[in-house]
Amino acid sequence: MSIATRKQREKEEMRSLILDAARTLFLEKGYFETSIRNIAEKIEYSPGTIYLYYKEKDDIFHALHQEGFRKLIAMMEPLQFVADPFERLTAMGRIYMEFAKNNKDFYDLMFIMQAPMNMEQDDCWVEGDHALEHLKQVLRDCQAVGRFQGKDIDDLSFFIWSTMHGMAALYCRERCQAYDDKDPLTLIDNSFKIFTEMLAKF
Amino acid sequence: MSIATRKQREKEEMRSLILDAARTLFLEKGYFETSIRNIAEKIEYSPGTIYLYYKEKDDIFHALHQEGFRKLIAMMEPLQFVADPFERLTAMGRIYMEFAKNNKDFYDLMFIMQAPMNMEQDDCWVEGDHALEHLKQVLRDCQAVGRFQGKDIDDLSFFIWSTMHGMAALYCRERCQAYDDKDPLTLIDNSFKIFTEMLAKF
DNA sequence: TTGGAAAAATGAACGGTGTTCATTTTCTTT
DNA sequence: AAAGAAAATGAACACCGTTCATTTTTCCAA
Repeated sequence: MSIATRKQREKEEMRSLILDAARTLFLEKGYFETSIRNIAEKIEYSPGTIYLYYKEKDDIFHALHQEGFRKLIAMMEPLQFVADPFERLTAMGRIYMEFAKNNKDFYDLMFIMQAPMNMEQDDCWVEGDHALEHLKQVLRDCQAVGRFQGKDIDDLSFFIWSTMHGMAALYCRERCQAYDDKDPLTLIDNSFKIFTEMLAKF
Repeated sequence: MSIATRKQREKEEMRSLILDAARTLFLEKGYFETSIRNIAEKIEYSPGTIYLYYKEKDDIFHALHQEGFRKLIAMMEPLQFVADPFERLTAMGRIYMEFAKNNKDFYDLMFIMQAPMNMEQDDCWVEGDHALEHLKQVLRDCQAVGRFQGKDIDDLSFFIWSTMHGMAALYCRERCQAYDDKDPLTLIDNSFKIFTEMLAKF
């Protein structure tokens, strides 16, 4: 085990340490309310040190962005065991909503926040593209068994994604309080039920 | 015309002056990228002066928030001349999307941004509530002519709002680039067409 | 074991932010 | 014209992301 290897490992560990602290703080106080100095203090290093491991604050955002997508994709794993394409589609929606409900802040970070994402490399969106491709494939499978005939896959997937995202986004940004007496989560559940009913009839 | 009256008017004019500058800058560079100092410079006053007319930056946000809703509600006016309830519903959706497309930043401010909204008074959301009530009434009218039977109005309105908001939000926050070759605006149009088709069959 | 080079960490400094408030300027009234 | 009230000022405070000259630690060859 060479020194170089250890150095490598330590560098990786330090990146983890920073990311862990950042994640905790972001999920606690929000992205913009968390400063580099806050993160530095949490790990008991000076602010400057952070910049030896992440080029800028956006880089940390980026890392958590990827992490969120990996998490979401992992949750989608069991879908491969759902034989019926349409059932797979609805299950997918349920998982998506579950993710949004249980990981509000990750969801926010992934789909709502103004993506700073220095577009120098396009690896920002590979995970997102992967997830979207997943949806499109399920829709193609649905078409193969006679559903959604004649619909363009891009248009259809955008429509479905929009509906799911709309619920999640209104939830994340507290717009459900427009229905003051109703519980947001049941509102979402009922709304989702209407959606699947509608898709089934379509 | 008493002095007090003029004073009153001048105070109102100053608030307008600040709001106009703020609106221009917000729509130009975004809310967070616009500082009080920027606004002050634009109207050729010192930063401190702003605080004599608005308690804090969020207050200016709030004022524009209301302005946006008044704008949206004004655009909905012509709906009263659409006799058929379902046609009125789809027209409403078209207007909503048109508003979002043409007033990206207002839309963002009204529906996406983390609403700071010091909840001390609840007058923050009266315009929003008004707009939502509008949608609910159209849905009740639809039910009166036999559509959407047995569906809860809250659930239904939330579902429909979610879909519209989803498209608008993905558009505003540049998530349409997931469909790299497609034009976001046509993607929205096609998606909206699918939605109305589906609602019609429902 | 030690000396010097390389790597890592530091924290002061820069130019920005929202907000406050003692002070100055302007306007109004007597 | 003088006094009092209202309006405007801008320096100051405590924060922000980021940089970089300096210090500390680690490494390896002599």
